[in-house]
Amino acid sequence: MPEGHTLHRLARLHKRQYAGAPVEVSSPQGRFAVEASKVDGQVLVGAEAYGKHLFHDYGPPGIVHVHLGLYGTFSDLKPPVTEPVGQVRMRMVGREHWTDLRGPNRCELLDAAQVDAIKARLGPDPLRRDAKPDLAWERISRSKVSVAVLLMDQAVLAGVGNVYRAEVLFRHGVAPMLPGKALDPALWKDIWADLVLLMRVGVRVGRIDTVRPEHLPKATGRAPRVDRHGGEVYVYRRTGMPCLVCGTPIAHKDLAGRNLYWCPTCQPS
DNA sequence: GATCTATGTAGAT
DNA sequence: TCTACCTAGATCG
Repeated sequence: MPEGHTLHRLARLHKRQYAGAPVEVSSPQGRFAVEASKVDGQVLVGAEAYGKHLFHDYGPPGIVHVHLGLYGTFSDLKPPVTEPVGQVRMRMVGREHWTDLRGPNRCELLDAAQVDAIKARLGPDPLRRDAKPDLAWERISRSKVSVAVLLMDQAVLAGVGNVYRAEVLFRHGVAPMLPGKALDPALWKDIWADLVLLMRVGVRVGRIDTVRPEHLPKATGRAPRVDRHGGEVYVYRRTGMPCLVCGTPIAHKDLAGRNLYWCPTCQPS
């Protein structure tokens, strides 16, 4: 369940639960076994997220880099530690907490230079204090590519995924297929500021909520929508359902292999 | 039990 | 633009 907010939330959680003490690291499944043995028993120095990438820093032995991909997950459990069930790529056991990582796209041990290289190819992350939104604008304002594709490009913006993309475009009335270069600079500033706001809420509550109070189904009388990703949203996975603002059926199409959702009335092209 | 789907990305074509 | 990959829960029959 991974957009940037999930990874930042995990970084915060892992720092709180494991940093400053030795961690038992293993790979019950075996695919990370050699690397796990190199950090097993080491003190976790820190954890941080950059976009959708998570880094566990063990000092000299190296940094564990995790990318969850589409369906990677970390559990969050307390002792007693139980036998692994299913495919557990990495298991971390601390004093008071333990976690199993399943289904990641990446789980590897890197050195500092390799971590820097990953960060260097990512655009600004709305959840990081050191983010420079102008770097994203430089790319967007010069591009013929649609804003919908640009927002998902991790080299342009880091951490935004399919849900935040659809929702932020809706909140600003932007047609998904608008070319980046046609986007108004002031509107871009608003979109960035909104991403910072929305994604911080996401880190805090652990789900993606984007609907303003006056548009919540409670207030409008429109049918509530419960999705397994758990958040309250305007358009994501609401194909054919009435727009929470104007009632128009939400549209859907496949764009570059990903599901795109928008309201044709609120986001006119 | 088989099939489908997903908040993602990299590499081949 | 396509395909492969990693996994589990939902849905289908």
